[in-house]
Amino acid sequence: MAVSSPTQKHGTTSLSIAEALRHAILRGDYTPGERIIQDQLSAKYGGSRIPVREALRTLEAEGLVRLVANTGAWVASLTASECSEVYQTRERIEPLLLRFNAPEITHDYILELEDLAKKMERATSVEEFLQLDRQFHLGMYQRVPTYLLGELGTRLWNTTQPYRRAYTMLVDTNNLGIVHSEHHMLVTALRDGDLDLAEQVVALHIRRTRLHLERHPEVFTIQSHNTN
Amino acid sequence: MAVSSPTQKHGTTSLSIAEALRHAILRGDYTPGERIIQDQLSAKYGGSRIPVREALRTLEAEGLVRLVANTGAWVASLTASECSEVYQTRERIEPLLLRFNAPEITHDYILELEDLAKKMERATSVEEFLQLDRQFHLGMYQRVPTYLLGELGTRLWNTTQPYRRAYTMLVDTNNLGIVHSEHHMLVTALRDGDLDLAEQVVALHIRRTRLHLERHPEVFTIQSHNTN
DNA sequence: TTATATGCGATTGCATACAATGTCACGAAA
DNA sequence: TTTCGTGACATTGTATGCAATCGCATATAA
Repeated sequence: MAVSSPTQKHGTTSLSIAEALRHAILRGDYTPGERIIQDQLSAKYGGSRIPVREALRTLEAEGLVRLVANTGAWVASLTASECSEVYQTRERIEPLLLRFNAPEITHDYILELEDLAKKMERATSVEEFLQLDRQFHLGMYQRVPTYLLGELGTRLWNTTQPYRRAYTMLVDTNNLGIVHSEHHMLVTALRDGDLDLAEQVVALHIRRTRLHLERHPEVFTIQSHNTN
Repeated sequence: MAVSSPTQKHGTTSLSIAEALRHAILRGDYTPGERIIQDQLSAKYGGSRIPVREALRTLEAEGLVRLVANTGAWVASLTASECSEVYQTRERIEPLLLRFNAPEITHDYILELEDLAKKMERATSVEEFLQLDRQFHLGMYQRVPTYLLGELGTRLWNTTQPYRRAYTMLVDTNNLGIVHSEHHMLVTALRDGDLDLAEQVVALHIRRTRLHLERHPEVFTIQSHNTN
């Protein structure tokens, strides 16, 4: 409902709803497993239920929402082993993504990466750390337009976002020494033009995080009551 | 439109449209780049345009359809370099997928694989070969349920289907000697329980096909007139 | 108490109708 | 002839309304 603002153009409603809901989920406004009611989204983001439904389909495809026919929609939630699978997929995909982008990771951009790595060390809040971490990694993967790899990388990153947040809160921003070391190792490898090493560092970075996560199953119980 | 058959149940229209259209595209009923009109799908598969639109969203997410707001939908088409990217992604993903499924690739199933490999050698038509090839590879990846890897593998396989078809017709079913050798090598590695070797054979199999495809850019010009 | 039916409210699925946008043919001007 | 408007038509986008389905509370029986 909510008489859509008159400047709203035809063909953008479902897109803007998808964008808003995606952002809200990644921001943590919804908890994994939370039920989504179409009418409520209509009311909150504007438009009728038709564009809401299309937005939900889009987000389902991105792995952020789960749809069940005749029943409803839920914010996606991962079990520990599902999350592990996503991380193992990242271990294989992100090195390739790095290789695709390597030609455009210029000296100037490496300086930006170094800057981000330093800012992360000084980050005072979990949210700030998460945002910088995302910018550091995903930014590196978007130097060059790709057909599906970039999108895939973003998807893998997005679906694990709630657990990365929970995990980061768990270990506390002070105990992220290894993470920072790995970031700097990656920057160094890139500066040296050693792509093979850079690929390995990325893979190890992901692998180590996965192994840590696997030791903290409590991260995956934060979900709301009715996960179904 | 098309007074839906009374046995049709609520909540299945968009699903069945998606299924039918996906099948039609993979079957080659549509050529890459062909325009899709919502009304025509309504008429052909039943239902109004609403479930058709939802089906199109689903197929877009699977990479089989391209949607442009306010403009329309087209059957996805790949450029040579986009196809190469998909194959490079497969090189990284399918070995992992094989590893996930390994525990359920039993001796009995290995016999099935061997049987499929032999049938492929005797295949008399391109369509028969394609179907067996798909069964051989994708079947192997669906022994175990996964969260996203299986779906991803299927997607990568589906989006390249038209070009695999064109390429197979190009080289002719007689000159597929190397392909058959690689299939048998894979079966042997699996029988020996040598997973590392099996992973390598899969990767090489995909890599070699990619290099062949890259030498035949004419395969990517089969698309319909208005690719835009 | 526990298990099983039953009905109502909440919610989703879809057809219809209309609004907005894009496309293309046609014609006028350069 | 070519270029640039201009209009009508084809097609897509979304709101509304109703039908189908589900889930839960209540009632009933064991």
